[in-house]
Amino acid sequence: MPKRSAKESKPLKTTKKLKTTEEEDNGVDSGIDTKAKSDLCKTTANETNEECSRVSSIGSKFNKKIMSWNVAGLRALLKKNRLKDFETEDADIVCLQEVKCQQKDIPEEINVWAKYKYKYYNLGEKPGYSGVCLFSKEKPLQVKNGIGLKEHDSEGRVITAEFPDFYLVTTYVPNSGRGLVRLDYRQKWNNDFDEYLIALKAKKGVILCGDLNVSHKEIDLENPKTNTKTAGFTAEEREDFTRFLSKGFVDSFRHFYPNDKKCYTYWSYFRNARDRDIGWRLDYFVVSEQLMANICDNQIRKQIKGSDHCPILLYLSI
Amino acid sequence: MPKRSAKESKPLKTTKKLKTTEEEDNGVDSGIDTKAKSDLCKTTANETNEECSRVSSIGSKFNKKIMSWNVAGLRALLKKNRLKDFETEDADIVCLQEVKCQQKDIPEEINVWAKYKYKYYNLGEKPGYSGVCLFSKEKPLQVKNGIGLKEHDSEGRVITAEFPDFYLVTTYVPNSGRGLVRLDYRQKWNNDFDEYLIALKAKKGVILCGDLNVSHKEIDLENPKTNTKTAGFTAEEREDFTRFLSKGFVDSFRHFYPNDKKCYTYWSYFRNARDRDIGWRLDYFVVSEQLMANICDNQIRKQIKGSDHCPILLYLSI
DNA sequence: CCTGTCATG
DNA sequence: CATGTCAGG
Repeated sequence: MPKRSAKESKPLKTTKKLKTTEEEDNGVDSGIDTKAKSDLCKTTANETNEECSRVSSIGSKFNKKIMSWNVAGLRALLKKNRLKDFETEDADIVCLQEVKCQQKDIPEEINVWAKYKYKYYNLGEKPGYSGVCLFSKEKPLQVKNGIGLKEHDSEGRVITAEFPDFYLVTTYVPNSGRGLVRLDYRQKWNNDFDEYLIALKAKKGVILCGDLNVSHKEIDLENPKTNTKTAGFTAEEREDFTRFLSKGFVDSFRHFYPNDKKCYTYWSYFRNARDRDIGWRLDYFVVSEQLMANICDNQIRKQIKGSDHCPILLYLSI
Repeated sequence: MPKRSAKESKPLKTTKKLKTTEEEDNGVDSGIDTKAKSDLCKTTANETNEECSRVSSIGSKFNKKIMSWNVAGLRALLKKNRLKDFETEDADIVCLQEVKCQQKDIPEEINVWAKYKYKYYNLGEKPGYSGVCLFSKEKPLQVKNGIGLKEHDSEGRVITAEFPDFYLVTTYVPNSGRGLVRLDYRQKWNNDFDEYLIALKAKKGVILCGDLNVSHKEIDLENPKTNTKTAGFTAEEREDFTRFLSKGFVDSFRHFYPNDKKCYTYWSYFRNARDRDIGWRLDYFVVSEQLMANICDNQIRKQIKGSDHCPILLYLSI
């Protein structure tokens, strides 16, 4: 399997001042020409009622499906009648980020949801902020919230579920904020979280999924030139991610689709960014190298609405 | 003209504990039997496209119309396309309470509204809280915000406009709050505001309009028995109002309709109170005695939606 | 823009 | 229940 390259195009120096709101970014038309259709995101299988037809590198068809979705408020999602999208996908494991509620606020439809017998939550302390959960048909061997560091474990950002053949870690990585007010903390998080994942990988294959709040390369967002000082595309965040991958992890989407453009998973609510497809790829399935042989595909469900992020899917043969 | 009686039925002592939310009150069915139709509120003239046909006590037809409406958020009202109601009524003067915005937030439709050339605002300091305004076709001789006491003049509650034949005072009286947390302040307000109005009346006839945040008698709300400890129907607020009227002011609505029931101007948003007509009369035109000979009618526009209060109208011959 | 929170009524 | 506010993204 191909090794990930740590080489990347450095962001251009720009004299533009630091942006304080997203409004300035997402409305700007990209200067990039529309490329050949064959290079565009082709991973929206369910739009055509097609399921994953790829096989893993060892030739086997998928037998397990994991879904990850930053829902930007679980209650709002359900009010918009979006539970049906989960039913359609019928993933074996569902990981949600930014559920933005406390245990008592989890909608009853979720509590009584029979498809996923095993439900786990890490909802954090601050009401209406962050929060992740993991739903599984199969019972995990073990489930743990956080990464074992008090400094990072109060905001409901990580759940680790151990399965027979892999660890599944779902996360909502701290946003560096407007004016990058939280970039320092984000880099501390990056260091500590990397260590946690590397230690895990020493024991068993690791699948990391969720909103990593970084677009890795210029190809991963619509307006790379104007966003080098915007949270999610700073040199610091990108380099941290490159360094992490170099420790033995694979951005599974780029592994399968190295040159596909406009494969976004997030669009700002501002200025109709989604309709115009002015987006970012912020959501990932990152897989430890030892497990890549078992991965069949990674798909992006651009057509599923209800949040400013769309769901992503991992197909495994395991 | 008839003198207002200061006699009133004292609220019954009850062992019920203090209510902390309105929810407990407005859903409870009233024990009062439905009375003969002739006793019900008949002042919704515009429902049948009827204008005021009454004449003043000196026999003249109206030639001036004043509207008062607690709009519970001016921006929200306009979003609901309610500007047309003002056009239909075509009052000479419009007084609004609880506009809940600052000058910069006043919708442009209001700023460019040609019907009312003269527009005055007292919007207070706290964003999104309280705030009153007064629109007039005719230019007032003089306009003043507040009552001249620092303690009471920071919340945007009073505008006084002097016209040739009367002072028009519009107000949003402080709510005593859940658990009556602000009843003490309310009583201080009542005292100081009364003094202000009495001094004004010594100079010229006075019309006071707006949300007085009190239902005077049992007839003025649906559930008098269960609301004696609720803001707006405490013995304190009712007695203060009785005392004020005894100083030479007339509740003009009750003057014309002494026995009409269900003449409400406010319905809680809770529990469909408005559909079930579980309401309160909180909005008034109070007129100084010397001016009552010029008053033709006072009508309540129960059918006009868009706020938890409805508009009220005063017809004058002056 | 859109989610949550909170205060106020 | 429905206005506003504010933080967060």
